[in-house]
Amino acid sequence: MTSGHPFPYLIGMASQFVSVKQAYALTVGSEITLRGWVRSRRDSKGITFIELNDGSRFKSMQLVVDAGAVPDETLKQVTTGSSIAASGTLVESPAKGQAVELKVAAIQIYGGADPANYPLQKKGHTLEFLREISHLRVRSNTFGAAFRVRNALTHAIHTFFQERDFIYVQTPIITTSDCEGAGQMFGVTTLNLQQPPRAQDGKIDWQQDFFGRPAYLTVSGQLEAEIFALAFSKVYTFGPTFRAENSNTPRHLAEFWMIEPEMAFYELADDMRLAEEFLKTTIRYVLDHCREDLEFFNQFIEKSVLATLEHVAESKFGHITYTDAIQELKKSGKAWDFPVDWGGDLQTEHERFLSEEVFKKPVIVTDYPKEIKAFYMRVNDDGKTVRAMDVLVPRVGEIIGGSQREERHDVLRERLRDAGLDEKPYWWYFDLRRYGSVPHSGFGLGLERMMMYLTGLKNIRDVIPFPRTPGNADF
RNA sequence: UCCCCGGUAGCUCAGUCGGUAGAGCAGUUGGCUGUUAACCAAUUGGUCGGGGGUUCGAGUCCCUCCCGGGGAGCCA
Repeated sequence: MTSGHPFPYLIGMASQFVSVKQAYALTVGSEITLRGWVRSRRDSKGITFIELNDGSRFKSMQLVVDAGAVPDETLKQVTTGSSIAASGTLVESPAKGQAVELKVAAIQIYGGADPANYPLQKKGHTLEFLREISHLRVRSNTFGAAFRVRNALTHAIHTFFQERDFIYVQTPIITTSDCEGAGQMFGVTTLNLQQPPRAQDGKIDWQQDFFGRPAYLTVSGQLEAEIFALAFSKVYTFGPTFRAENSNTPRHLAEFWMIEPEMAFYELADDMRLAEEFLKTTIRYVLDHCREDLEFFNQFIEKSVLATLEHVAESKFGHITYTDAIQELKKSGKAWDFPVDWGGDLQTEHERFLSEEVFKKPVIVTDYPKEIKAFYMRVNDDGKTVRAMDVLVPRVGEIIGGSQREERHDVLRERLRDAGLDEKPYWWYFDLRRYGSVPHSGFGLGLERMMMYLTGLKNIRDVIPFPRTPGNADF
């Protein structure tokens, strides 16, 4: 007989393991035990207030300890940062700030935290300082909220694709194609770097390395995803990606997570439709499931977060071709830091102008000059542009990049040659065009970029648990 | 990698013309029957990022290295 109980799996052990989140949903009078970490403690004569947080939701539970309810010896050890279990009765709170609170009958200390040197104070800290203590920053409001949002977002992403019959494919992390062209790669080797084996010509003898040739960490799973798309029709990757570029910016990481759907039989218009639905659906999910966390970001990090997200979730995305976009930028009469000319790449200032001022909503730019896009993008009939699409959103700029892939064997070969790449390692990529080739499309989305968009946090190092950047791989 | 700004108490910062170091917060102690970043009072706390130089004297000026932030390039 489990119906009606808010947490059926807790029946019979309700006082054993109840999270703060669950406790708020229980009825007044429930006898429960909460476990977590003390955020703060306030004393008055005869009464002590403890904020207990276990990460289950943004809000902590206020514990109220009347004089004598708990031995002084125990209460003394309840300090900011300490871990405790508190048993008591859920009661209505007579004061503002919370509907219910826990009237404490007993406290057990798990682990103390010396207040003299516990780094996390009750007051605000800079994000830069917290970044240096990544092992503790997750106990703060900002990072608690950020990683609950990240969890919800990843769940929403999987759900979005699974509900649409996409197959999740784990593309390899180690690759031997050193020419994916998406950026500098990390080498992977078991050779002795002090004294690598040499061939007769004096160069390093890679035949003696683990894979018999140079190997690297992947910079994209797209090419392998295409293999699966041409068998399962609709697939997506969701995994780590590595770039060895020495870029020190608030928008770049050496290790980040990327989502790359790939769909057979999809043309560019279908790709665009999916990208729009993807963004709206996942944003909606986070809005519905992380309200408390988003409200915190809206209040303390970026005042426009909620309005922007609600707007994006409801609006019909705009659409403009690259060629028309260039016209639009030119006739704006604005003084651009970077010149606007057909054939050049759109800069961040251009992208933001299009989404924030021309369309005032997300806009998809399509059909870029082939010279500024990757070799695998399908060439249009005009011979000058390719079926690429970038989704630009207000405040952030590009959030998704995608394209219809070149499915014609000979055209692809020509493009590869023009790009100055060696055909050989792509033999299997060409085979896909030789045997049962079909039109197909896909796009890529950086998880952390989307996290920045959702939270308003301005440094990408604050939306990944343990950021890896040039010179930094702590924790 | 390049350009700009910064590094002073556990945290956030001030420090004048080069003259020997200061605040708020937290910590500690005491007070207060319901607090919400509690409040009130007292109080501890410093190799001024590292190294070198100029000077009678350097937190302050010069050189250099390290670290952090912002911008650029590259991109997701």
